Amino acid sequence: MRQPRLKDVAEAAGVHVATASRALNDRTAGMISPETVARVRSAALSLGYRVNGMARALKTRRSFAIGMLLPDITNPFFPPIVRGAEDALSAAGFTLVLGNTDNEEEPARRHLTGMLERQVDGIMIASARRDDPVVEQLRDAGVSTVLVNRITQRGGVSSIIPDERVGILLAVEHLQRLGHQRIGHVGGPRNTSSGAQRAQAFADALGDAYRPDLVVHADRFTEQEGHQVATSLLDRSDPPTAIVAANDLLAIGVLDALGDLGRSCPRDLSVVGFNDMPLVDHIRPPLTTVRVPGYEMGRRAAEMLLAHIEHPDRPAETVLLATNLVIRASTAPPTSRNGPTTGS
Amino acid sequence: MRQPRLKDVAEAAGVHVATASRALNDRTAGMISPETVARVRSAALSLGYRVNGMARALKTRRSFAIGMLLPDITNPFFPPIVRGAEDALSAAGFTLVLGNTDNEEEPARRHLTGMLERQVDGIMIASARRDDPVVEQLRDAGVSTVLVNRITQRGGVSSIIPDERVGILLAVEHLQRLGHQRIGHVGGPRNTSSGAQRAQAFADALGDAYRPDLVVHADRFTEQEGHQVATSLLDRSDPPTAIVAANDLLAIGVLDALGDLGRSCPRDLSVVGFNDMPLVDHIRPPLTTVRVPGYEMGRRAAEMLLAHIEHPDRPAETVLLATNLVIRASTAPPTSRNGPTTGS
DNA sequence: TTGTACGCGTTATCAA
DNA sequence: TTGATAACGCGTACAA
Repeated sequence: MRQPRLKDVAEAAGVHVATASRALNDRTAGMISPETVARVRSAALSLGYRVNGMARALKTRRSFAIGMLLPDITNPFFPPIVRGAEDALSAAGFTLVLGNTDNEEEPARRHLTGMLERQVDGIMIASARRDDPVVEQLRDAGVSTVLVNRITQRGGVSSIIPDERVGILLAVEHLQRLGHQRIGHVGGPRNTSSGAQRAQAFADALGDAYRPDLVVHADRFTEQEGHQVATSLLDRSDPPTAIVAANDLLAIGVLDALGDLGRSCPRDLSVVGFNDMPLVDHIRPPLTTVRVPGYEMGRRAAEMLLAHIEHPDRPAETVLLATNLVIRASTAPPTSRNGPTTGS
Repeated sequence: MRQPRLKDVAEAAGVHVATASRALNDRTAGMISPETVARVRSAALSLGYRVNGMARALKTRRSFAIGMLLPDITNPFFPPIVRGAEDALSAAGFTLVLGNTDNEEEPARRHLTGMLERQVDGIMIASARRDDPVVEQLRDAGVSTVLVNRITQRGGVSSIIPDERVGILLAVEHLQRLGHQRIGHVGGPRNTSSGAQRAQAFADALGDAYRPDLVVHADRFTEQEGHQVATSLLDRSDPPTAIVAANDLLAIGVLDALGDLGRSCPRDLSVVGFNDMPLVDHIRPPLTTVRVPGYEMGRRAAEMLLAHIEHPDRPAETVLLATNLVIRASTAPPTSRNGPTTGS
C-alpha cells in the first residue's frame, strides 16, 4: 500500500482530518485536547505517516526551500559558504537547492526558473555580475533575495560581501613595507564586483605609485586564466616584484606562470592572494592572502534571507564582513635580482 | 497582483484551463490546434506565467527534485562529485537538494526526513556507513536510491564506487618498486566502506610483508585526525619509510605530523594519498595519490538514479570506477637514514 | 480538438 | 475543542 496520508491517520485515530492536521502541527496542537493530540500522534507514528510537503506548500504558499546560485561549487572558495548557509537553513527547517552557473546567464536563468517554479521561498546569489538583469528581475518580482560575495551596481537587494577595500589595502601595505615598489595586479573579471572593486581598491591603495601597465585582468577566476594573464605580466623586461591577485585561484595561476618561466616565489616575485580558501596554507609556497570568512558569510547570508522572508517590508541592507591579512611564505622583501635598483 | 496562474492564462487566451494546460506542456500540445497553442503560449509569456511546481507535483506525484546526502561539502573531494551530479540532473530537468551529515546519524535522518517530506524523486547518498540503518530504511521504503563513493555491507541498493582494491595495489607496488619495505597505513574510519576496504586491500597487497603494527585508523577523514594518528606511527623507534593514507586529507595530516617531528617528505618518509582531490598537485610536496574521477562518479550516479526512477523494477547494480596512480613528488626511494638497513 | 468535472493532500475558515 | 467544507493550482479521465 502507498504512503499513508492525513486521512488515514485521522481514521486510525478516530477523528476528523482537520483535527488530525491540528494535532500534528505544534503551532495548532494547543487547540486540541491533550488526549486527542496523543492519540493522533501515536497513530501517525505507527502508520509511518509523513506530511506531503507539496500539498502543504500548495496550501500555505511556503515551501521551506531556498535556492542558491553560485558560479561553481568546484571552486574551493564556495564550499565553506554553502556549508554555512546550509547549516543556518537546516537549523531553521529549510532545505537548500543548489545551482552552478559558470558565471553565464543562460544556466543562471535556467536554474532560477526551475527554482522559482518549485516555489522556493527565497534565493541566495553568489554569482551576481555587476550588471545582472537576473537580479533586477528577481527584485522587481518581489522574490526575497540576498547577494553573497558579489553585488550588482544598482542596489535594492540585500547583500553581504567581504570588505575588499581594506583587504586590498592591507595586502598593498604589507608589500610596500617589505620594500616593494613595482607592484602589479592580476585582476578578476571586470564584470563582477569582486573583479572591479578589488582593482579599484588596488589603484587607490597605491595612489601615485599606481602603474596601469602592471595591471592585467583575467576573464574568469580560475587558475588557468591566472596562469595565462600573469605570463604576459611576468614576461616583460621590467616585471613587477610583487603581485596582488584578485583571488587565490588567480594567485595560484601566477605561481604556475612563474614556475614556467623558471623563476620562484618569493625569491623572484612576491604574491598575495584573496579569500584564504582551504589548502592555500599547504601549497608551495604557503600563500599570503586576504582572509575572507566564507562560512560566516554563508551563514549570515542565510540568516539575512530568512529575516527578509519573515519581514519582507524591511529595507534592503548590505553587510560588510571584515577581512584581514594572513602572512605566510609567498611574500618577502624584493631581492637585488628583481629590486627597483637593478634596471638592467 | 499576485503570480498569474493557469486560469489567468486561459482567460487571457480565451480558452478553458484544461486547454491551456495541454497547450503549455510539450507532451500534450499535440492534441491542440497549432493556433490555440500559439495563442496560449503567447498569453503565458506576456503574463509572465510560471507553473506552480507544487501543484503539478501534487497532481503528478513527481517533484523533479533529487536529494543528496554527503558528509561535508567542505571536504575538497566532494565538490566535483556534487558538480557532476548537478550537471546530469539539471540536464534532465531535475533540481538538486543538498544536505551535510558530518557522518552522523542524527543529521542524516533529519535531512532525509525533510527531503522525503518534500517528495524528492530519489536520493543519492555519499555518506553511507558500512552498517547504515538509514540506507536500509530507504531501500525498504522503496525510495529510489544510489550510493556514491561508499557502500553498505548489505546490498540491495545501486551504488558507484572507485576501484579501491586496484588503487591501493598500485600505490603499494609503486612504493615497493622504489625499495620500501616498511610500509604503513593510515586508514580511515572502519565504519565506512572506504576506510575498511582500503585497509583490507592494503593488507592483501602487502601479503607477507604486512605489518599490523604499522597500521593506524583515523576516526574521521580529516587532516586533523590524520595528523594525530600519524604522529603515533611516526613517533616510534622504527617508523615506516612509507605510508599509504586512506585519503588525501589524511595524507596531508601525515605531512603535518612529519613536519612537527622536524622531518621531511619524501626524504624521511614517502606518502601516498587517495582521491587526487583538487590542489593536491600544488601542495608541498606535490602529492602522489590514487586518482578517483569524482566528477564522473557524481555524473554517473545521477544518471543511474534517474534510470532507476524510470525503471524502478530493474535490479540494483554496483559500478566500479577505474582508478590509477598519479605519481608526483611525495614518494621517493628510502634513504639510508630511514632505509631497512639502518636498524639503529 | 476542446470542455467538464474531479482529485492530488493539506490547511484555513466558519460553524457547532 | 472538534467537525464540515472550501480552497490551493494543476493534470487528466471522460464526454462532447
